[in-house]
Amino acid sequence: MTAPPIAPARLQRYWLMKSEPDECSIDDALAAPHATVPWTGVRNYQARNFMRDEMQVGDGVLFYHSSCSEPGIAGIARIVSRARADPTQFDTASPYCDPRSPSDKPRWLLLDVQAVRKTRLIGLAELRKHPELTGMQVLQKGNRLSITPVDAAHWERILQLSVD
DNA sequence: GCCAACGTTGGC
DNA sequence: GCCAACGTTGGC
Repeated sequence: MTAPPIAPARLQRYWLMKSEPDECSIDDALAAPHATVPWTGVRNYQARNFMRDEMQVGDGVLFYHSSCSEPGIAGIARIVSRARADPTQFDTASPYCDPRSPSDKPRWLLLDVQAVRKTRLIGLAELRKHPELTGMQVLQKGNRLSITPVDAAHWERILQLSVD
């Protein structure tokens, strides 16, 4: 008797997500209920499409601090929900309000991100010192995307670096 | 605060 | 669809 076919599990994927620590640092995320924060404020279609089409519960996240004195990877997190409408797009008091987003067809999405642990700060200069990481999107010139896919090899290497 | 790089907008 | 103007990002 052969075992019934089992749908192959989707490969876990990995992402780098930028957050301004003034708005939500890794410490803020760890201090939130269930260490989970709704990833509000993404207003770029490519990043939105990653959330909508590619990111799944269980995916790994490099929590990156941007636009701050020490930009770099600050923690590890995971995706804990599918994408849904970002309510801040309809909040006229929010800096993320988008009056052109139709309420019956929300333009902007978010998903929930659960902080797993803080790491030592792995800064940009350090990341660039490792030739095996030079392909990372966050290290490319002119990179601005707030969510970028991360290769499994890069993920593993950064986990190693984080405990050095 | 500077400025390079990039995304978006909107006239044509 | 082109592309100039403008706004934003984000490291430095």
